[in-house]
Amino acid sequence: MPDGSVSGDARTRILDAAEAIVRARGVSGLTLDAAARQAGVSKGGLLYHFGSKEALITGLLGRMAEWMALDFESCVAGQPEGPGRVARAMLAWAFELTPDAINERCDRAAAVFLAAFHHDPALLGPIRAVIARMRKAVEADGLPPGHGHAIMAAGDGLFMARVFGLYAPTEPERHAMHAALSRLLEVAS
Amino acid sequence: MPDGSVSGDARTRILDAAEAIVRARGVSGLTLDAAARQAGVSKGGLLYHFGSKEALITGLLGRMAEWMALDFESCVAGQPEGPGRVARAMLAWAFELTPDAINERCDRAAAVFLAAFHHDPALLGPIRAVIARMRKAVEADGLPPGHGHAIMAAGDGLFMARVFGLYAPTEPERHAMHAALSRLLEVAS
DNA sequence: GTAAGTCAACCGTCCAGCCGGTATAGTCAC
DNA sequence: GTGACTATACCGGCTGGACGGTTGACTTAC
Repeated sequence: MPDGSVSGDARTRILDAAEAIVRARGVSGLTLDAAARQAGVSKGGLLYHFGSKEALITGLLGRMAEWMALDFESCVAGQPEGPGRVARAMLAWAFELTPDAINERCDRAAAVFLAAFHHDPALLGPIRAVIARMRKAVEADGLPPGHGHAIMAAGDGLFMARVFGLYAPTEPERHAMHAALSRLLEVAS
Repeated sequence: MPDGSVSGDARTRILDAAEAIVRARGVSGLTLDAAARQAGVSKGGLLYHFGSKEALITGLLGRMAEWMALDFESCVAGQPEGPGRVARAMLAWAFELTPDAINERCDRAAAVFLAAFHHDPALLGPIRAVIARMRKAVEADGLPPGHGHAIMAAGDGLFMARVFGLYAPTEPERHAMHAALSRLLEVAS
């Protein structure tokens, strides 16, 4: 009877553990030992599922990229059709969820992101692909050029501020930013 | 007659070397040995000037924060007075320099930034202080609330995209983003 | 019995920090 | 002005610990 305290199959548990460690102790805290221990597995057990640290991080990143793509797609689907649909989806993604939901998403993404970038920037490939698709979508959005990209960049900026703890806008401030950026949705150039 | 090949006092040379290493080989390439060698100093010599790796990174960050504050201040000074002056300075900072100048600044900042964050997020304090001052300035800018913050966030987003190599807007795209964000400067709400 | 999954001990490498040294320059006593 | 002493700047070998990865044995489940 293996384990007992923890749930799910070992693979998922290991990925979750790795993510949690990065969130709690930073990228440098992510060692195979630590991840194994937190997942309730020995180091050998971990290496059975992920043959190297790089494989572990690749696993983390693949899962993340998939989530991101789905999350964003469902955000677009939730917007009425018409010009600026994708841009509106981005605003909704960045501003219309509860603060807790946004922070949770940001922090998970940040952990995976930073771990991958630190180990080898090339590992970010899957995320880059997802982002490239978003940019394509926002370009074909029916808004004047640059408007969608500007909205997207503002969302990215908030993400970065959260990742590095640079600043944390208050709720009223976020609301005002949302309103300001919404002006860019008006088709009148 | 010590040294010969390299210029400047040892302290500055070491800081420059550390920065160059992070840019060339990433945060994990920054070791005391490597920094010392690149600066044309022995490890012992480096440790004479910076008593620990943390002290070295703190030095890097202090220098960076100072530059940033001065750079931004001079950008504000270059804008005509009136509402939106600080926001206009931010746009100028992010869009009106030559691409090479912007990339150079971004890459230097990114190197210091990532090194500090990786070693200990708390080290970012000085940068956070500079950014907090910018946010205060943009709030007292005479623009409707949120507009300045939105412009600032968009600039931050472009910075992040560059840091992590997520995407690289073409010059026409940047120009269009600039135009779009400039709409937020119009006082008519 | 055999294959999948797990374990613990071990190895080689790398790195931060330490420490005992060297060399040059300045200062003071006499 | 010369010898004793001190401060500043720098050197490079060493070490102890951490980390990624390997090995081989054990334990179920089928």
